[in-house]
Amino acid sequence: MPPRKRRKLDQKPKTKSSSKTSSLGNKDTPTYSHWLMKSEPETRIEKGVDVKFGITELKAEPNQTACWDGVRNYQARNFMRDQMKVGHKAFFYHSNCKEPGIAGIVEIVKESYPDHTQFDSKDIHFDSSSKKDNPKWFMVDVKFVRMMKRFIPLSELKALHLKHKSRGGALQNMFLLTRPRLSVQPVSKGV
DNA sequence: GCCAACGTTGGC
DNA sequence: GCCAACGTTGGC
Repeated sequence: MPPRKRRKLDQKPKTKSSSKTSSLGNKDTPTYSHWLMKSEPETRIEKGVDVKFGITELKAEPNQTACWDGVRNYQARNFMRDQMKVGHKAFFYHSNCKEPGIAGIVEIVKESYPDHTQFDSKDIHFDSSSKKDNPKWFMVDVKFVRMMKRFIPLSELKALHLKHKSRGGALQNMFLLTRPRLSVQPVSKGV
C-alpha cells in the first residue's frame, strides 16, 4: 500500500459550543454568507437505500424545501451549525455523477437543528455515538430558488481555478477545488 | 469500476 | 499524541 499523505485537520471538533452565534472560538475564521452544498443527482445504492437527491428532487419536495440531513464531517457541520443563517444563499452542486457542477441556487430557510437521522438505527446515517441530550450532527433546511441560467460544469470551474491561481481571481482559493471532499463549504470573492 | 486523496479510528 | 490502517468521497 502506498504511503499516505498526512495533513492536520483544519478544524478539530469544537468543545461543545452551545451558543450558535458567530463566536467560533477562532477570531481569524472569516464569516461567510454564501455557500456551496453537494448532493448526488444520480442513483447510488448505499446500504440498500438510493441516496439520489438532485436539484430536481429538491424542487419536487413540498414547498420545494428539504432538510439537509446526513452531513457527517466536522468541518462541514461546523459551517452549517455555526455560520449558516436564514436568508443565506447556496449553490446546489451535483457530485458523483456524469456531469458534476453547479446546477442551481437554494436558500437557507431554517437554521441548524439536530439531524434526526443520527438517532435512527435504521437510517444509513445512524451514529450510535451521538446522544440525544448532546447531538453530534446538525442540519439546516434549504429551499429551491432557481436553476442556474446555465449549468456550470466542474471542468469550467477547474479551468478558471487554474487561471486564477496564476493570475489572480475570485476562484483561486475556491474550496471546491482546494478541499475537494468538503460537502458543505463557503464561497466568496476570495481575492 | 478504479483509485487518489483524504478524514477518522484506535492501538500503542 | 502519534500514526498506520481503514473507510469514504467523488472525479474520471
